[in-house]
Amino acid sequence: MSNSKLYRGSLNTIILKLLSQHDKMYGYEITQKVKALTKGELNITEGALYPALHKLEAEGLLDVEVVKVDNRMRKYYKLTQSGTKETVNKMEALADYINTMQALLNPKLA
Amino acid sequence: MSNSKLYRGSLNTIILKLLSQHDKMYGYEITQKVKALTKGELNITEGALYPALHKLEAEGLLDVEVVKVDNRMRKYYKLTQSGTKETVNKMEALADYINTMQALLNPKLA
DNA sequence: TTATATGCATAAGAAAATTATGTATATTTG
DNA sequence: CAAATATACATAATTTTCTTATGCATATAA
Repeated sequence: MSNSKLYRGSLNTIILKLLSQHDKMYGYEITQKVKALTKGELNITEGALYPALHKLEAEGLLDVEVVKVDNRMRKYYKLTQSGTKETVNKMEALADYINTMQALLNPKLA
Repeated sequence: MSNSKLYRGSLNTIILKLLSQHDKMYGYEITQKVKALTKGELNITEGALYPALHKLEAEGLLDVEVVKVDNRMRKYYKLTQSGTKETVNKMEALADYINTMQALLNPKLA
């Protein structure tokens, strides 16, 4: 994913937010989009991504639609209603995380 | 630690930065300082903290000094030279993380 | 005197990632 | 044309990091 361990725990947030911006995406597309947006800094590995997508689906946050394109399979994921709600929660949690880390590491500003 | 999974991977960064600000600290002190600075949002559990401290020591980033105060043991930790270097790296990694997450989640600003 | 606070430690288990494979088709390159 | 790369999914074994539970010991507050 990255040489920095800070990204551990961020994958679901990233997936959900991307899907809130793009209506539907498939796994490989997500890896490429993340790589492009982060200029190569973040590379989502398949071993992390696919289990995460399956779990989000099992939790009812994502819906799947299987499509065949150029004779190759694609599984398009999109947010469910509760997936949309959870995305809002995750974004709030991220804002809180950043604030908290700043309070912790720059106590002068507190 | 927190209800949010985003903190996974942040513990070493927090420990090192606190030690860069306080010269020396002992484990229990770290848990209380973090709780105070984050107004209760972040509670470092002992099961996470002590193994982390031991590992940082084994890696040569921390030195230990055992002291008895009021008949109770305290293990004071302080940064070694390479611990100080690693703290700089961790802080850069945190700044990168925040920038990258913002690029990822607010692509309009990119 | 009993609960809470201080102070350390470790073990069992869960969660989330890495690394390594595996399968299959399409396209680019030498 | 053959070989490498890109596209596209998946899972298993292992590692890392955390939670939860437990244990020991002393001091202080209720």
